[in-house]
Amino acid sequence: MMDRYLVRYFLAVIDHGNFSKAAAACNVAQPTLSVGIAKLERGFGTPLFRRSNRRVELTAAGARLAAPARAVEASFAQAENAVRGSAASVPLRIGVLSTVPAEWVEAIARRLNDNRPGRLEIVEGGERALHERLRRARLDIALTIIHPSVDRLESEPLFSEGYSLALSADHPLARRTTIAAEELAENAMIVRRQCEVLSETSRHFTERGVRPHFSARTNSDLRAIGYVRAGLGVTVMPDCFQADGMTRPKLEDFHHTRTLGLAYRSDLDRSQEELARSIAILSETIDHLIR
Amino acid sequence: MMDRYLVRYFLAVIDHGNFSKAAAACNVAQPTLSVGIAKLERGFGTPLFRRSNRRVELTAAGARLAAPARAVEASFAQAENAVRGSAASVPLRIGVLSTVPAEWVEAIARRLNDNRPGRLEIVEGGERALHERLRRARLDIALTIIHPSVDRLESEPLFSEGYSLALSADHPLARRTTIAAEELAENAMIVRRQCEVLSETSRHFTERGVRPHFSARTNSDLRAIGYVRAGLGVTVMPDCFQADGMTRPKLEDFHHTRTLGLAYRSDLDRSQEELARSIAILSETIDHLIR
DNA sequence: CTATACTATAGGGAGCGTCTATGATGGATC
DNA sequence: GATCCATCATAGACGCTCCCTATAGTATAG
Repeated sequence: MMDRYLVRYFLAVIDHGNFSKAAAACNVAQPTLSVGIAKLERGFGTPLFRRSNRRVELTAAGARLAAPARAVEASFAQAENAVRGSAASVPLRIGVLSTVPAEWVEAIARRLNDNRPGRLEIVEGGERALHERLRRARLDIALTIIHPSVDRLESEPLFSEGYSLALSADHPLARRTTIAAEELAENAMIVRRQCEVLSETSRHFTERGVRPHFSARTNSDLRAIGYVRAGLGVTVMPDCFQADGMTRPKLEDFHHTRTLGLAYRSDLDRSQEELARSIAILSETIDHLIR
Repeated sequence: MMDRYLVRYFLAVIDHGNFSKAAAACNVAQPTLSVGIAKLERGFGTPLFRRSNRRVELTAAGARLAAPARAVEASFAQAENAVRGSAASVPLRIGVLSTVPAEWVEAIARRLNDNRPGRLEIVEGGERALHERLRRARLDIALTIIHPSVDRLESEPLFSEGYSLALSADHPLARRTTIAAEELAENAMIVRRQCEVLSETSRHFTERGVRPHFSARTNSDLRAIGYVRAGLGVTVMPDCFQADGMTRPKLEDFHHTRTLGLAYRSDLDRSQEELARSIAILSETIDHLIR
């Protein structure tokens, strides 16, 4: 019946010159695309490509189909744009957990801007604030901590990580992989006030008889990192924070973890499809960042 | 993803003004179409139709989609025509069994001509001749007798029928539903030379001691019917022949049947899709004729 | 208030699009 | 000329989703 996906396969083969690359471009396996083209050819009763082992070239019938096939794809694109029309002015609102590295947020913003039409709004906030905004439909997607409890939101976990110490690179214990709380008794500490495990951290130290004094309290991870590198003190942060001049040894017996992922409403008035694409972009970006 | 079938559903709703008729036009059940439109609306994140119980009307977004959607369908049609281009000059060759009523052939020819682009060739012939032509790829489809044996051809049975007598409406036995061979001893008979069960018929009579004389021999069913109505004699024909001035009582204990259907090659160089459409048209036409 | 016409929802079944694994083919290389 | 590499085709299994029937919900008409 010459369905849309077949048109895409066909155009991909033309554009990439062979089946394998075309398949990759369509996000399908090579045999899938092979079958797809065969189906088109069966449908039309005539070959569309002349296959040689070196390259694939259009037959006469294929050449006649090429331009109209592009017209098909173009008309689809036009139709999809037409209906968005008004909706395009509604910005996509992304919430990002405050305790996500600034570079990550930057990368996310760049990728979304480049690969998606329409305006973008980024909101930072703590876990609870983001959750609340989502619940009230003030956000479309949030990159935040995902809990097993399903609290009425869709969610897609992306990765889990622990928390570890942040030490200046010239700290005496900087090269150690694991450090016990007791060894840090003499160190000043920097308080990241927005930290999700702040109370757990403080309990961890007090339970081991360590009562450090606090050299700084800040809401900004960037500043906290600055303080650490300046030798002002040590702190505990999610593993994903990395910077030159700073090492990240484990804090012994501190096993808290967080799972970051995307949370979103499924009952949105916004386009499901746009949402899905944005989610895909986000998740791909993060995948790329954590490796 | 806004697939092609969804575009068709959408346009059908616009054209028919309600979901139920649109579904019928698309050959799907109403819930199917309902879900399809819902899927489009979910995909776009906005309603396309305003439903009232009396009619459905386009929303603003739906109205924006309407024209581009038609463009999509048009571009598909154009693409499909483009690739046929050369193939369109090859006529579709239909074989029709000689013992199929002339009105049927006429109806078939008309339907195919109206609903299908390209030239048409109709060949009449006996069962064996048609089969031979099919085998040699001199025919695309044949409306003929289908046997359970699968002799390398695809086939689609359409209906089975028996054979019965054909009597002039003013024949003394015309109102009877069943007549025994013996009762026809004094009648003249018309020989339809092309009849598939000619030898079985003649044996049926001779075995019962009836040796009628033959008032006419013809290859034309139309003429045979004319002779019957003129009172020249009686004959045996497939049940499907019906005409004013002629009745069709059963011949007692004559239980032969034939199954008419479509036979075709599956390994054709011709377009599978065109073939499938032609077969669908044919089978629909016959369905309509036999009721 | 019943009857009618229409759309939405639920749940099961089947077709087909997709996958992985494997085969087949032909050009390049030593 | 044997081997390797790149390419497309085929086979069989899996799983998604399109489609169905049955049913509910809702508004208009008589």
